[in-house]
Formats: sequence, structure tokens, C-alpha cells
Amino acid sequence: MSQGPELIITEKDNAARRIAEILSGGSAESERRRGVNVYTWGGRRCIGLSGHVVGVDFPPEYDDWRDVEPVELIDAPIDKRPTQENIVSVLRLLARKAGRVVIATDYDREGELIGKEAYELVREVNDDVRIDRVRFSSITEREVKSAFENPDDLDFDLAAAGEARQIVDLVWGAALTRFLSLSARQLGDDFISVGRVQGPTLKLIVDREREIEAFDPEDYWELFADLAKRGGGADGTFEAQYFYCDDDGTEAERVTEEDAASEAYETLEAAATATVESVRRRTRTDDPPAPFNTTQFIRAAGSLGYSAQRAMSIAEDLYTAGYVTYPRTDNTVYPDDLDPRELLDAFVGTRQFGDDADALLEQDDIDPTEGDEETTDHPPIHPTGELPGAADLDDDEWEVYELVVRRFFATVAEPATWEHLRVVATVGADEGADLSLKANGKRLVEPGYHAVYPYSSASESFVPDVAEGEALAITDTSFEAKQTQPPRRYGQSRLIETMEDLGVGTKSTRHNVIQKLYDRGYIESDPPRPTRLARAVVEASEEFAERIVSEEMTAQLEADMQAITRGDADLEDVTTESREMLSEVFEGLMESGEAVGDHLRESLKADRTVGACPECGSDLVIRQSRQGSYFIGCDAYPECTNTLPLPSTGKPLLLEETCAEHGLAHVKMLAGRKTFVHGCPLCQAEAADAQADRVIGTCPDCGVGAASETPRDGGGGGAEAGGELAIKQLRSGSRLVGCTRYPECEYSLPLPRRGEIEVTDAACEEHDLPELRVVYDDDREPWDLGCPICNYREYQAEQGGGSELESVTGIGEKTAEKLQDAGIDDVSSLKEAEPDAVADRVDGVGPDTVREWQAKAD
DNA sequence: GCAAGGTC
Repeated sequence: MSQGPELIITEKDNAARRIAEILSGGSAESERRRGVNVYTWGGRRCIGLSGHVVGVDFPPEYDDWRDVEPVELIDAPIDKRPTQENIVSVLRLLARKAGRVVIATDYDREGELIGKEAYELVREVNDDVRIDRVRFSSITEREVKSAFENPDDLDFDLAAAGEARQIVDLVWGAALTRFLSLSARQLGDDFISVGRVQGPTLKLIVDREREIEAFDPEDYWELFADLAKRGGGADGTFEAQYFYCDDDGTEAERVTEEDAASEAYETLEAAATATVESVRRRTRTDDPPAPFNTTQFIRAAGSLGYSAQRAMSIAEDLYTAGYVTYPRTDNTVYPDDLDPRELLDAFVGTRQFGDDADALLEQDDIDPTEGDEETTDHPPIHPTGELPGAADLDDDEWEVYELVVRRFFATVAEPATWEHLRVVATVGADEGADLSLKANGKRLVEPGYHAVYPYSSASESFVPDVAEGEALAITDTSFEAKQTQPPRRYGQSRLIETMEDLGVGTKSTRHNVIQKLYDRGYIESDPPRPTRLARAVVEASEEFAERIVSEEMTAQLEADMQAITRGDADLEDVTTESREMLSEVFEGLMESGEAVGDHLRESLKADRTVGACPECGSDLVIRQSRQGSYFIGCDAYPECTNTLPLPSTGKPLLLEETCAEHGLAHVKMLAGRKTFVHGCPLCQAEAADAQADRVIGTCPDCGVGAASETPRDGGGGGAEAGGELAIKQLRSGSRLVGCTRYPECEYSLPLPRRGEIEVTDAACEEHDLPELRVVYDDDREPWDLGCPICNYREYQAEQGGGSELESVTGIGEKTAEKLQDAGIDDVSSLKEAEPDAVADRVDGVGPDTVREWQAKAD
């Protein structure tokens, strides 16, 4: 045995840092090697991986989709390759010299596999070092120390279960994805993908859409009366609803026969009073919610308007900054070592949470709620007690942080108490035409957790105190004709909850799967609706590869993985059987390949068809020019050359809604946060044609007396050519201030897409142009845009703010800030920088990344 | 350029 230092390997850097801190008693030092943190103390070193650092894939000779028959992938070999080169190389370096290795990855199946990957990398360079495995369910001093005192061996069966999943997913996913893409001749960026998790998720959405379409609404009627307590004034009035008991004695409000409804209404309308028949009071407690797991967090953030993806991205940022715990967890039970009082103490004295924390601390005992799921890897999401400063978070981050804090507050708060009051009154009993009305009142007596958690509804409904036998005046009645409604579409959070119920996907992947469905053109809008392509993919799968769109495949795989874990089966058994099954699927598919392809292609075209061409009656479809910009062209091209332009920003999406005048589908332009609805492309073009250019001054590039100094390059014919500046509306929907000599002079300034542009009497002295104002047709304040040249300069200054660097390298604002901190504030200093030196100084950036940036800058 | 699973 060698005498080198002990090497501890964790699943992520964050865990490495905390374990080093615990085991070293705070004395560990951190150094960066190739952008990877290594923590060192005593005779020990600790390094964090980044989840899987190796990935499974087919060998390179299988890379060309057209060269390899998809069916060949079923029995193709599978390689494991490093995917995180930097981490792998640092790991190898340290492992070579290690005297002992301890694998401390997460305590779950995937963690065991990640541990085994590390094990194999260590073994490649050091074949006799002792390799131990430690397991702990939370990174606390007690658990970590005890785990390191009782090391165990890696569970190779558990890891093999994970490997079986990798292989089955790759083989099924790749073979079927390539088959569908090839048969529809969809290669390149818009390939047609299917997989074990996205398949059933898409089918959920498609099935719901089928139910909605097949839904046959039924008419029904409901009757209401306003009842007033005598002498109670306006405050004593409340609404009651007609009800009856149906044949099996259950209470019903909906009347399905119009005659019966009318007859009841006649009685109600004729009556002046209703007599209280019964009054029932009940006290109900309303328990506070369970701690947040990922799914419930996403759901709560969803009700604040965040998409699943966005909610998780914010939570990850808050986690990295140290304000909340790890956001990927299934656990809904706080661990024993979480002391709620101690955590509440952290909020005492703060402006936003101080009062609530004080109030909670005054409770006699604090007993947090618990959910059904108790796992051991990570705690439920809760605040860490480290508080962000006022400037540390933007508005969205703050809103999500507050949600997490308040959820924690709610879980340690008292239940709420409601008083329910149910009043039943009868009408027309004297005349023998007995008719019942009911009203349910709800009053919050003890707010309990609602006082600290305003996100769940605590709305009251008023019903006054009345006594049995009391006569109430009927002050108003209504007769409402309604229809049963189709089932509702899944919202993103509901979809994630359903996936969790079915066991499809994991806490870390479910939100990404939904995003992937959007990116692949399978769903659009929110709540998501399936595209024609999605239906075609589900239909084809149902016919030939039902497993790939059914949650059964996951259930079966889960059972197989458990068998491997128990030692009742091995990886070979499971993958062989799965490959045989896939071979059978392919027999059917290959026979019908052409029909499947035709169907997919028709659906793709349907997703792009805007409507009938007004010139020739063929289809108008969305096309892409060679330069990559989108436009609408006629399917009969070149016989028909009719085209309509589309806005230059974003990717077009056709909406269900069509234009009443032209019958064309409305267009939405997807551009992240700048997404907007373009509407009917023909209406836009016609509006532009009808809108005369409004001249507002001389063109600074080519107008009479044009100054030589201009804010931007024009292609103009030089000064004195007589160009004028005008407000123009283009057929693509864009608006701008541009030269009347276009296209000879290309001088232009952008204008906002929305609102009506007014030319005011005020003028800009510098540019001799009138100031503009944008007026909106809703209740928004008008926007004083001012001189268009000054406005554009300000806009550019805002956009560009220090960031040639950002636009050249494509890095985000935050990375740019970090680079600036490291002394790199422009492109030239980036080019001169030493990649390793940059990687050492900038967190989360490796030397390879720096080299990539440098390549882009060149 | 395929999947799903880790992590950033």
C-alpha cells in the first residue's frame, strides 16, 4: 500500500467544500486546478465531481445518421467517455498519488453509479489503492463523521442497476429517434425525438387534448337567490343556491331538464320570503402545508407565475449563493438536526420577516409538519438562515426566496381555524311547492399559518347569523343557463405532479423534460397544447412502439433495476431482454416506415400552414430563407410567388386563433422574454400599406445640410441628397424612423412595436427633430420616448453597457462581472490572458472555456 | 445532431 494522501470524492463541489470543512474542523484550504476546486488539509484532499463525469454513447462510426440503419443501434457497442475533461484529469492526477480513496457521492442509486464511475477512473491510474465508500443522508457533522468512521464498500449491484437504465434509455431513445427523424426526412436541428420519459409525458398532454376534443357539453341550469335578514340592511344580504336531492339521496345543484328548472324558478321568483329550516355551525381546522420538495416548490412558484424551468433556475441560483438548501429533493420531512427555533432566530430583527419570526417563536412548542415522502439524500427545500442583503437579489429572486422562507414559516406555524356556517332555507312550503336553498359561509377564526403564508387562499364568504324558523326576504333571483366544461389542460406544475405520481422522470429532470417538449416543437403556449407533430409522434408510437409512450416502461425498468440491486438479475439479463423487445418493435416499424414518415410530414406541414393563399388558393406556409429569416410563402411556388414578411426577431409559432377577415392563423413570435403576438400577417401588411410615412425632419445622413457626424453608418448617397426622416410602418410589423430615400439611404432608428406613436410639439435642439410619445390603448401611462436619435443612443448605451465582451463571447452578464473582477474588462485583455490563470481566478470557469472565448474573439 | 441522469 502506498503512503500518499487520502482522496475524498463527492458528487458536487458544494458537498466537497462542506465535507472538507467538517472533517478538517475548518482548516481546509482551497486551491483551483484547471478550474476545479481541491480542498486540502492534513493528509487529506477532497474533490467534487459535477454529477456524471463520464457518459455512455455509441462509438464514432455510428455517428452518421444516414450511414447507419437505426436498427443497427440495437446491438451496437456502447462506450463510456469522459464528458467533463477537466474534472476527470484532475481526478486522475490526484488518484495516482493517493494512499486511500473514499467515495462520498450522494446516497442514492445515481450517486452509487457516479461513485462507480469515479472508482473506475481511479483504478485506471492506481490499481492497488484501497477504495472505500461512505454513506450519509445529510451533510451534518454528526452524520459525516460517523460515516467516515464506518466506511463500507461500493455497491456494484446498485451501480449496475443505474447502468442498465443508461443503456436501455440510450438504445431505445437513439434508435427510435433516428428512425422517426429519417422516415420524416427531418434531420439537422429539427429531428423528431422520443424517449422513455418524454414519451409518456407527451402522451399525457395529447390524451388530455383528445378528451377535450371528444368532449360533448351538456346543458344544465342553476338557480340563485339573494336573501336578506330583516333589519340587517345591505350587510345582511347573502347569496343562496337552489338544490335538491337526487334519486340516490345525494345533494345536487345542477338541473339537467330545462322544464324542471323553469318550473322551480317560477316558484322561486314568485316567493317573497324564504324560511330558515336549519342552521349548522362547524369548526374546521386547516393544517399548514408540508415542507417543500421540488415538485411542490415548482407548483407554488407556478401560482406566482413562474414556469417550472424558471422556478428551478432561480432556486439553483439561490442555492449556489447559499440562501436556500439544495432544490432537487423528494423529501418532505425535515431532518432531526434541523432546529426550527434556531432557524427562526436567524430572521429575528429583519425588516421583511422579523415580526413573523417573533410571532412564531412565541409559540409554546414548535412541531414542523411532515409530508408523506421521507428520503435520506437531501432535506426539504428551506432557507439556510444566511440572509441575502437588499442588493443581492433581483425582484424575481427575492420573490422566490420569500416563498421559500414563508413556506418554512408555514410548516412550523399553527393550524388555522375556520368557522363554517351552513344555512338551509325553504321557499313556497305553504303553497305545497317545496324548494330548498342553501348558503355556505366561511370565516377565518384563527389565521394560524395563513398569517405568515399568504400564498394559499384564505378568502371568507359571508353568511349572517340567522335562527331556525326566521323569515328571510328574497331580494333578487337569477336563472343561469350553463354547460358542462371539458377537462382542463395540464398546467406545467400539474404535469410535473402527475409525472411524479406515475414515477416518470426524477426531481432533477422533470422540469427539463417539459422544456424539451417546448424546444422540440411538441407543445406550445402555457398551459401547454400539443402540436400536430406531437399527435403524429404519439399516434405512430402507439401503433408501433407503445412502450415508449407508456409509463409502463419506467415501471418495468424500475422493477428490473430492483432485481439487479437485489442480485436476482444482472445487467446483461435486463439489457438483453430489452434489446429483444426493441427488435420486435422494429419489425413492425420497418414494414410501415413509409406510412409513418408520410404522416409525420403531413403533420409538420400542418403545423406550418397559415391558411389559404388569397392569390391562388394553395396553402400559405412558414418558410425560412437561406439567411435563416422566416417568411410566409405560397406552397405553389414558383407558380405563385405570393409572400408575406414576418418580424425579424424570434421563431414564428402559429396560434389556433384565426383572422376573421382573412382566415389566416395568427402568428406569435417566440423570443424568450421578448415573445410577442404578431397577429394576422396579412392584416399587418395591409396596415403598413395603408399607413403613409410621416415626415418629421431631415435625414442626418443625406438630408439637406446633413451634419457629417452621424450616430450610425448609413448607406446613403452622401449629404445634400435631400433625404427626409419619416416614421414608417413596415409590412413585417416593425416600426422605425427611417430615410425617405430608402433603399439608397439606409439610415434608420428602431421604434417600439406597441402603442400609437404621436409626434409632439416639443423638439430636440441637438438633432432638430420633434419629440415622440407612445400612447397605449390600455390603462398604461404614455411613454415619452423623446427625440428618436437621443432615444436610440440611450438604448444602445444600455444594451452595450460595457459589453463588447458579452456579445463577442456570448457570456452572460454575471460571468462578465466576474471576469471584470479578475481584471478582464474588454476583448483585448481577454485575448492576452493566460487561460489557466483566468480559470484559477474565476469561479466556475475552466481553462478550456477561456480558450473557447478566445477563439470566438479572434 | 439521438435518451435520461447527474450538475452549473
